Amino acid sequence: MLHDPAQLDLMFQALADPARRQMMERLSRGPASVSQLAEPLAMSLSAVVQHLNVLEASGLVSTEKLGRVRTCRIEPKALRAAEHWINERRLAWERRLDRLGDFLAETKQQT
Amino acid sequence: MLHDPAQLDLMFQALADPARRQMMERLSRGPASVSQLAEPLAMSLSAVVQHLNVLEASGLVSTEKLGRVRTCRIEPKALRAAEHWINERRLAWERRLDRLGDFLAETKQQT
DNA sequence: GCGATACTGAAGTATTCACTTAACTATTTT
DNA sequence: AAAATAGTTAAGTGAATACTTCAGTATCGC
Repeated sequence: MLHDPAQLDLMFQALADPARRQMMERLSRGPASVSQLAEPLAMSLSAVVQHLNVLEASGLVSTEKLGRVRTCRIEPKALRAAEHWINERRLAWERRLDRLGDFLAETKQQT
Repeated sequence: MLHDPAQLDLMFQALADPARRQMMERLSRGPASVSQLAEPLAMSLSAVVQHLNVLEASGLVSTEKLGRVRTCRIEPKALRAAEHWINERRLAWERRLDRLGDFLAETKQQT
C-alpha cells in the first residue's frame, strides 16, 4: 500500500510545489492551524486550504478539527515511503557503480 | 546549490510522474538508450524524449550522445538531495515526538 | 549511396494546476 | 445577540502538462 504507484504520485506531486514544501517545513517543527500555515505565505487563505487538501490527500499530512480550528500534523509513515522509493533507486545505482569499480580493478590486476 | 528550492521543485516534479519514475527504475539497473527507456512505455518515442528532458533538466539524469544513440544514466547526487530534504523533515518531526514522549514520561513519574 | 535506425523539434490539443474573488458556515468572544 | 474569528466552497482564469502526429536530421550497415 505504501508502494502503490498512485500514492507515490500524489506524494511527489504534493512535494513538487514550493508553498507545500514550506508548509511541510513548518509542520516538521510541530503541529499548526491553517492560519498559522498561511501566515508566511503570500497567498489567500483559500489557496492555502487548497494546498493543504493536496497534502492531506497524499497522506503526508493529517488534520483534525476541534471547534473552529483545524490542526495539521505530519504523517511520518508517508514521508518514509517517498524517502524509501528514492533510496532504493539510488542504492541500486550506487551498488552497480561499486560492482563496476571492482570489476575494473580486477581486470586491471590481471594484465 | 543542492538545497535550491527551484532545483527541488524540478526534482520532485520530475518524480511525480509514473512514466518518469518507471524510467528512473530502469536506469537504476544501469544506463539505457532512449529507445530502451521507451520500450516498456505505452506512448510515442517523442513523449519519452520529452519526459527524458524533464528528468535531465531536474538534474536526476544525465545523458551523453555517441553517434546516433543517447545514453542516459542516473545522477545519484541529485537523488540524494531530494532524499535528504525528505529525511530532514521526517527526522525533525520524529525527534519532536520523542521529546514529547520523554516529557510525558517525566511528568507522569512526578505525580 | 540508400535504406533503416535513433532520435529531435514544432505545432496542436485536452487536461490539470495554482491561484483569485466572493459568498457562506460554524464557533468564540464580548 | 452582534461582531470577530477560522475555515470552507464554488466558480472562474491563465499558465503549465502530457501527450499526439508529422516532418525533419543525423548516423550506421550494406
